[in-house]
Amino acid sequence: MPEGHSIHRLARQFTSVFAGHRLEVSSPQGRFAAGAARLDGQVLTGAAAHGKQLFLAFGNELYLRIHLGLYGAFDFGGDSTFLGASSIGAPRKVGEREIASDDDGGTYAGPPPPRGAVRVRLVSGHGWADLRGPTACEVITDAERAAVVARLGPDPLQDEADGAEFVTRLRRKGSPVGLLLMNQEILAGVGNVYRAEVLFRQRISPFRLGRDVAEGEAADLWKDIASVMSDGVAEGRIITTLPADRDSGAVPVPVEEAHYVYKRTGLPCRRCGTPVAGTEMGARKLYWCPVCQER
DNA sequence: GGAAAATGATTAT
DNA sequence: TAATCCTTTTCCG
Repeated sequence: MPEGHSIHRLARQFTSVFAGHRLEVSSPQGRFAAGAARLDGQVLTGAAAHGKQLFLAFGNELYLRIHLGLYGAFDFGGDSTFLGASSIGAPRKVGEREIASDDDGGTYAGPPPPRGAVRVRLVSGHGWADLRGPTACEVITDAERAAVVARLGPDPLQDEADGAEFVTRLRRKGSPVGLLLMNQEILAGVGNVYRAEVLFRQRISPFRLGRDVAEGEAADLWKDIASVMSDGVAEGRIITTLPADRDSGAVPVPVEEAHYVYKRTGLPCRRCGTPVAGTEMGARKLYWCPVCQER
């Protein structure tokens, strides 16, 4: 997916282009027709992200809860007041950047005919948003929204100060850190790219047990996650390598230099040259350097 | 034109 | 651990 940084960008985008506007809500695909009818014609009052959960608030006190899952994505379009990216969600290639929106110079004449399986379409007087492939898309009450959030661990992009809570939750467990970072009850927002990259940056083996991570190490881990994910929010893509570890000083980071270990099985570690190892953990691909992350 | 893969998560066995 | 859900794009023949 789209890891937490993408969802926070979506919340920001929805707030800036739709908040305060009355929306037409529909489900061109049909699978969300009943839910769309409950929101159609309401004003969008706000948008917020917690981890990978996106909540759109409407004037009738209902929320649209969206989880993009592994390949959900939003497409946007509209007039010149409708700024921001034209697509946020599942990337198609490693290191892919969001697509910048086209400047169609005020020729906006409404949304295009839906293409593919559009679960939800939101339309204001200035622009539109299409959602495809989400794992969750449902209308819920505020109490239900609160219940969803209550089940999640702290979100480093929301409350960077909640590090102590993360440290406690992580060190309570006897399972491998590589698994724990993917567990949204330990912290919310990290996915498969950030888990591999952050463990490399902190030189922690993904196989080390949560309870064997020292308190200081866990605190540093949290800080690094918050830092690198904030960069992701600012950049619109995941970049985890330090400039010193990248070959060229060219301003746009080449895709192949954006990561330390993610999807680099067999390639030399950028720090020590040892071939990057790959296996499966938690039914997802795991990458690490067996030397830099010995324990 | 078909399979595989993808930055997830839940449920069942 | 395995099966299942959701959709698009890429790669291979």
